[in-house]
Amino acid sequence: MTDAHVRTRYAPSPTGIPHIGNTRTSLFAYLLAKKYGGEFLIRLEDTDKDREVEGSEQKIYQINDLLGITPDESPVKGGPFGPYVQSQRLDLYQKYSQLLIDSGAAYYCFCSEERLKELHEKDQYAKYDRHCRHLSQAEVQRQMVSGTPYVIRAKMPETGFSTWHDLVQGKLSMPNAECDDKVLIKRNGVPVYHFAVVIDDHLMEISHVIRGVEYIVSTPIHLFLYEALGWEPPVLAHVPLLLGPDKSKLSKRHGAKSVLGYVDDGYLPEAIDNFLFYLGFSYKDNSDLLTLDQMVEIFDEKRIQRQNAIFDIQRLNYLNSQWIKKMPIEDLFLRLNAFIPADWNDDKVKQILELVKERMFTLRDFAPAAEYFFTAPVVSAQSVLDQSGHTEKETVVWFETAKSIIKSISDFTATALHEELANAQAISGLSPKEAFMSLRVAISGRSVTPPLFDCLVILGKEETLKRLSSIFS
RNA sequence: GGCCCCGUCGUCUAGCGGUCUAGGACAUUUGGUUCUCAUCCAAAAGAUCGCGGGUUCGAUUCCCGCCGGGGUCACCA
Repeated sequence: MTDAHVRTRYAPSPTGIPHIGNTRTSLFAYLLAKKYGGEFLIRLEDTDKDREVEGSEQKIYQINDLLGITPDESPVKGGPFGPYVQSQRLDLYQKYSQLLIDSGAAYYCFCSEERLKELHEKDQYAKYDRHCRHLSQAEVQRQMVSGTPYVIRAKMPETGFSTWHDLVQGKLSMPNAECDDKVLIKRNGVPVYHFAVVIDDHLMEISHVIRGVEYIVSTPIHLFLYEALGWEPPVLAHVPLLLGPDKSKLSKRHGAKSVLGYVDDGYLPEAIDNFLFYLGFSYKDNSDLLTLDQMVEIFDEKRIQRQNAIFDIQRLNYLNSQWIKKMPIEDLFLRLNAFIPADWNDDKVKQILELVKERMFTLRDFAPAAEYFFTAPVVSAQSVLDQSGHTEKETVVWFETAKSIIKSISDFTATALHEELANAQAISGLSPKEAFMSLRVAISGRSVTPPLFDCLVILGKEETLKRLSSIFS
């Protein structure tokens, strides 16, 4: 590694909503660039038009924006190394593939798809048999003029090893013989991933390539291409995968969602950032709430874990609940918008939020916990009696006492209510639990709510009395 | 199957030859805060450091083998 300017990239293909593992890799790439004061960019790898999924490009940007891992250069933002979309750079790939042909590092292959298919039928692990690698100049010429469709393949070394120092994996080595003479340019003239990345990473002056471990095996071909083109390869960093609880590669089968899905479920982008960060990196006890800037400061590419990490939703829940508790009410209120009915009064929501936020794991937990403040619950007399533990007659007496205190109290605050009602409870013959739980159920219809007196204040004197009166009528 | 990577509590991890009868956090369990739940605080339980060999006076830490898990073998990325 030189101390040249650091530039990293996230190069997704628009074939669906990005997998959360890819998002994590993108976070690491961002962190690395920012740590060294460099640039982070997004490049769209859309060379396979058949697999393209409508709308996924927007989702890619949306996720990164949400998480704050915003690119300095991208297809939408542009930049000095554009275009940032591979399908708009086709002439470039054409030019370099010609260079490779001329120098003998690549060759034309006229093999039919049927022949290739046959090869694979004989052996599912078969590599290309390099049939066209040694075609004579004349034969190539003959095929060309007769218009046989062709692809361009890399002329990989047949012996030796490709060895490199990986930033996270350490020293890595792969036998060249393991590598196929990979197709560089497809029959339709469009480059394949392996070719396009190399060209673009070099042209865009990417200094560090951060990608998933699934690309380790294709690194030799990339290295070969760099060498053939006379280019200095970037520093490579292969980061581990995200696994499901059963240790197989994380997928929808495990209930895993994209970042967008988690945001829909009420997770805060801040918590998702932290969660992703700690999955594969350690700092203190892995439970500090960190901002993106703090992560940039702490991040150290040499300390990225080498083992795959299991996606544990409980950790996300913890981080999310902590962020919710920490966040100022005004901020939290803004995030809550998509999760509550439009007709709920803002000020009331904020008041309730103050009480409920320490009981929330996600933003979705708010509405169910706040709903009875806005809509009077249907409460049966029996459910109240179950809590009071006394006869209906005795319970009615207690309720009348409570109502008259509430009605006459001038200072309608939680502390005053607490004091007055506790005094009354003491001489009521009901235990504190019986007295207050029966009131709780009467006003909320449930046995679990924030502290009773706080709830009464939010409900208001009038509404409280109304609800208490409706029970034994 | 070939090749490559990985292997410390259920999970995220600390550990870089003796400080480890292995530390922290999440989750779990139990207490405490005289209304529930939650928060908060405290405590408990939880890992023969995948297994077997070496090297060493001494291995969680170094080497080898095995086992287990993962990745990859497309005109996908």
